[in-house]
Amino acid sequence: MSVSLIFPDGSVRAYDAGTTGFAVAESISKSLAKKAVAIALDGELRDLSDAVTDGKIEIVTRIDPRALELIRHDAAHVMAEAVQDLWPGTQVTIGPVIENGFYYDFKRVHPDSKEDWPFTPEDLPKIEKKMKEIIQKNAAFTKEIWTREKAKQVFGDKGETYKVELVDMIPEGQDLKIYNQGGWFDLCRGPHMASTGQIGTAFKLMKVAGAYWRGDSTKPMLTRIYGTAWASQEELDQYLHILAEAEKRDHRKLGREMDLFHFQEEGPGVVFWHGKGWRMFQTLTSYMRRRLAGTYEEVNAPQVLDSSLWETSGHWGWYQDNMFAVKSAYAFTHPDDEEADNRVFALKPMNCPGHVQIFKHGLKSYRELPIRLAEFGNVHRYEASGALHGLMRVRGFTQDDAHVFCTDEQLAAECLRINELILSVYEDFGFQEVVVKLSTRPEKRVGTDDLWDRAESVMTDVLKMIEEQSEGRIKTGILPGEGAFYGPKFEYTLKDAIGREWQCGTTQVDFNLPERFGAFYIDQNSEKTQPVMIHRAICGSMERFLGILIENFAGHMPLWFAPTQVVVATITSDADDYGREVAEALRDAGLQVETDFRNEKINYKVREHSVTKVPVIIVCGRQEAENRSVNIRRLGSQAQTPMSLEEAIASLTEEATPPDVKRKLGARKAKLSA
RNA sequence: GCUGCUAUAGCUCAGGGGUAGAGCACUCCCUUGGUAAGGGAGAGGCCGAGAGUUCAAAUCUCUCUAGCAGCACCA
Repeated sequence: MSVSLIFPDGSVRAYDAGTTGFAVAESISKSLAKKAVAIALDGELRDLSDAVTDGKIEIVTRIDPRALELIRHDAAHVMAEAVQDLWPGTQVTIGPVIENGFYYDFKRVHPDSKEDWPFTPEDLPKIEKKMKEIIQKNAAFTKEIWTREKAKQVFGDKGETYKVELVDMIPEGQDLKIYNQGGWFDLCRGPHMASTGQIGTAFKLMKVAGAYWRGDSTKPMLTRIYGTAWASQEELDQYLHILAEAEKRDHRKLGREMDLFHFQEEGPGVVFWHGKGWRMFQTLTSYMRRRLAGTYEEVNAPQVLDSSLWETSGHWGWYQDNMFAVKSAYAFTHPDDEEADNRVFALKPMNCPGHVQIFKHGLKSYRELPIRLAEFGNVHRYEASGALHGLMRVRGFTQDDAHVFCTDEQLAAECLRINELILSVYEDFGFQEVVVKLSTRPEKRVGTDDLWDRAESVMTDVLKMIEEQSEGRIKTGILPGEGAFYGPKFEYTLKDAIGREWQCGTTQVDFNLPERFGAFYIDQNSEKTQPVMIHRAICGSMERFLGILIENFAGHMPLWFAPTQVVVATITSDADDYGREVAEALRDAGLQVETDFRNEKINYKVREHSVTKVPVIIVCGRQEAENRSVNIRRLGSQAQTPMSLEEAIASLTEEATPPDVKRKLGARKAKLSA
């Protein structure tokens, strides 16, 4: 019996059955065998000690990008060994590879008190040191296959109850692999490199955090230690540098520096928008309004409604934990006064019930459909305190919400129309990489299977069309079982300037609300018919979208979006009159302009306005005043560009024109010249 | 909500059982200076809230609140 292997260069060689990957590498060259950390059989990573099988083989060395996963995984094992070496009795649980690194979850119990003893950041250097010792020893990774009984016995005897639980979770028929590294062993799917020394030294333990056993909040809390690991020190350094960069563009920090908004203790999760921040908010709202004009009808539904309405909508039942309820203050302070108005009202957590009320008001004909109601709806949700995060996760926020009431037949066209709008909006903000995912029926749901079948089939078709229309630019996917209980949905995820992904837009079909509220229209046959209701949001939350924009641009907003577009700064007071004239002219042209005539040096002024991220500083001195010019300095550049005042006005107003307006102007021009 | 950490001036932070500190920002004065911090003076804090220990608490202990990281949840 022999095994036939195809090498990357196309050559084919035969080996005896049972030959290991390492032996194959050795047969090519001693030095390759020395560098090898794993093999890939038909693209799948395997241990060097595994016997090869027919197919394509690649010898994976440490510099292969695929080796990174192994380096990280091996590092996780070494970390677990280090921890158990330092604190015997600590239980190890799971330790997978994640983006940029790895983690391992531990259960440490204090030897004296027998109580939970979570790790602290001070423990990390000790663990790192021990890891380096283990790596230095360069023990080989060896693999054994155990029976379930043996594994449970051995881990049980060691007091590793979590590992025993893991053994039980491995499906029957799947090999139970134990990897040993110089005496320390762990249950693991593998593969691993040949020895611990191949991990190298480009790793760092980053932080500790609590994490639930198996991600379940009803299960015990473990301590998770996060680490990062790379093939080389340079890559590690670069990664740490990127982390520092991300910290610099944190919207909470920039919000303070740019004087956009603040939070304070009395209002957890609600935003105090300052002048400049609110200007940005308004710019976004105005932009969205222009995009809706002609298609949607903007409405406004009440903030506070009797709980009975929320009972009808179902929110009072399934969403209660996330809702704020209010009573009159008198009813609160006089609980014994029977005369008091004790009605309970809820702050709306969603806009849909309000829009259904508006739809229901007055008989609707099929001729009127689709009816598209939009609202910049201010909603409140009682979010878990630990979930709050700057503008990204708040308790009071504004959704750019809309609900489309249409017929079954109109559903696909409406979804496509919404898709077009969403993608176009994202593109205007420079987000090119968008992923659209279809979430299908969850286990707990309302509506008949027939209804779901129809909706999912329509949406699957739409998803295909979205992908085709984008010519490959938009990636799509399906999340089985992730749909809302009331209907399937599309989720739009965009990628920002430093590669982070954000879920913003959503299109959701709703079988539930029209039914619950008894919404209907009169069809061609004069019959009452239930409309299909579509929820959709583009930004999702205006607050969050602004947070994303701030981080995406690192505070350096495009001119059309900057709250203060230009600062006119004078060098000496001689130029103040001319500076005033320049500022006035720019304001007349529609720009947001501030002036800085303070008795300060130009260096100081430039620094201050650079720190607050003003995109354009116009410097006026005696020279400019004399020849009626301006000197422009752009944020992020040291260059000085002199030009005439008229030129400056023309170029800045052009640049400050929002992209959608520019598009329309361009289209009109093209039409006129045609 | 859970685990861990944190809370001192508008901001960034030092200090620490015995009357509260720095830099920047702020106010005033001097300076009119050509592209990222000119000089001087002044003002500003019940050291997150409440309770306890103590002759004495910003400092030690507990409770609460808020924030940070992660988990869970999610726009």
